[in-house]
Amino acid sequence: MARKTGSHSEITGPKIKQAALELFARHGFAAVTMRQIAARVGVQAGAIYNYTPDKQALLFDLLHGHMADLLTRWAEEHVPHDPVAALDHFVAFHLDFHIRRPELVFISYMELRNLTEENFKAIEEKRSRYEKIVYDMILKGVRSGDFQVPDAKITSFALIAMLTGVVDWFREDGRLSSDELTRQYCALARQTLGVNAPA
Amino acid sequence: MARKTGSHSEITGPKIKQAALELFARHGFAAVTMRQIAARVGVQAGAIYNYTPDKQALLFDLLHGHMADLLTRWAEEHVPHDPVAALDHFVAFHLDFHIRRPELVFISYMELRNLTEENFKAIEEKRSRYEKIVYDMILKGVRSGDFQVPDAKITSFALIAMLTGVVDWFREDGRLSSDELTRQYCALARQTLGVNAPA
DNA sequence: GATTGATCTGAACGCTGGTTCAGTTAATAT
DNA sequence: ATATTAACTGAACCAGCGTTCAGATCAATC
Repeated sequence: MARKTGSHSEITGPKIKQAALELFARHGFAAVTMRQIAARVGVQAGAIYNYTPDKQALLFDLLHGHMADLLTRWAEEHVPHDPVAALDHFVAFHLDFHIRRPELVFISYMELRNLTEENFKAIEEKRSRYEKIVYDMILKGVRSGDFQVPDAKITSFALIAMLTGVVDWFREDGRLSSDELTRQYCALARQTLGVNAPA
Repeated sequence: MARKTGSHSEITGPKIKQAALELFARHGFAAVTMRQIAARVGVQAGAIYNYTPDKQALLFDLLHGHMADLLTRWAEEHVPHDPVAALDHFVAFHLDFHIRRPELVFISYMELRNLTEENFKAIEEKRSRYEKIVYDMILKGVRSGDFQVPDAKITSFALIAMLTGVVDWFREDGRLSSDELTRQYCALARQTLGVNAPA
């Protein structure tokens, strides 16, 4: 038996990516086999190689697409000039973006070490760009006197860790709506950055 | 050739654990082979099975020992009654403990999914105990009016994520001493928990 | 209705994985 | 000296890995 009916190339490609994403997130890149991915798509392992040169590329495409997506979307945002409003805007954006893609966030952190050195650098470069955005935002608020932090660099790491850590526990159907979540974290982020802190 | 000279059982055991820890942290549990671990110890793969029933147990012992150590050490701490002082104490403890064990912290987060269900539950139980400690600490400060947070549960997660995230970038030989790090994060944690925040 | 080309199967390739185990070695006990 | 035993080797087992590829199948084209 070969393929059942119809031309599937425009279906199978995305299905493979999706299956790889889910399996990588659940079991880890190294623990997932091409046959598992194929089985989930309903295809033989060999067929995957019509869509990707190898397993490594499958991982890289997911991570690279994720980071590219993140940067593109942020670039499309209209960020307020006021530092505090900009912070709120960033918190809302970051939470919304990450909450919608828990698996991608997960493997973007976990599977970096399974990348080729070359591929790793490409991801790292994009990650640094994003971190710099946060750092600059904080620096601006510090200079304007709106924020009060012990150290802008450390605070940028702390803020990102705090926000991204949400995907570890947040569930869309939990006790908290994503709107409430955003509100809570905006307040928390303001406190962390020392908005309205005593001079 | 068999073993070279002397009795090595009390040396080889710990060496295997250490080698496994380093390799798991660097390459991930699934990507590390028993032969790699053995090579690092200077022994053949088969010899490892004198010290562990299988690869899974090697991982579990590392994670379980880590969590047990964490809880034991905290139990030995003398925590001040004042909520703000207790927070400082906790921040210092948590940072110190985690900074000294970056590999264990790393694999404790990354390799949970490579545990048997049974083994996973054992770790999860200990993790919850630790999270509850933090939650209770925050709750106490909120009730006394020393802390001001949007939500105690969320804040406990945020605080832990913020602190534990430090191991991702902190290096003993970096621009920051661990003392300074602690000071900075005590200040940051106070802000996050709304110490001295306007009512 | 024959041809073509994209899509997929099924089987194979060479290799490596965790694990086992009979046998070897050297320290210890007799 | 001899026997015993803990510690380890070296080779093997077999299941499973990523990857390849000749051939089968079907949609689209002429």
